[in-house]
Amino acid sequence: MIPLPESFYARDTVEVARELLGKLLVHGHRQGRIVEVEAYLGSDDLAAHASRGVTPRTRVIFGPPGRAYVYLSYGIHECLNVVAERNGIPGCVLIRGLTPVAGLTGKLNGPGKLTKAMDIDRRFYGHPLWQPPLAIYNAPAPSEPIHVTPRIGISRCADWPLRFHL
DNA sequence: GAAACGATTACT
DNA sequence: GTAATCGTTTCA
Repeated sequence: MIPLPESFYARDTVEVARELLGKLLVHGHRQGRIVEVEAYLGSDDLAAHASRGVTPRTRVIFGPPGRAYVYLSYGIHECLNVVAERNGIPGCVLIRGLTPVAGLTGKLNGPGKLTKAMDIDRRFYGHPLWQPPLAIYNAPAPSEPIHVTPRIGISRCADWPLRFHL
């Protein structure tokens, strides 16, 4: 099993989001299968943090792909994103749901729960995702059909079909 | 320097 | 339906 290379992420954000479904998210001995993601684009996507330009928080979204973008939501929850598109182009994929593979228990539905169960926090801001202890590994394409629905929990551009799950 | 807001979750 | 809670962003 090999980690996904930087080139995997250097593509269209929506394409990366679809391809991430079924892949393996690993932190130490904890492993989970990615079953739910959302795509966030750049300047045209008013729901994306990157839409208002580069800030200290969002600068990694504009940087090289395959990096982790971890941010604090509502002052309470950490959320894990993966940067897509090549260097200089904004775009990221929010990991919303996992199914346990090893070292995890119960359902991991919701980005806040997910990061808490995986023990992921802002230490990993900008971390390359092909490098242990936090990495995403390749896996066979999912046999389940991919469902496409509007994104959840946002107010602007809430009807864009950028949420993908199995 | 001060004020408002949010890619959420859990509880009433 | 709404409170909890705080870093980031926006405005003066």
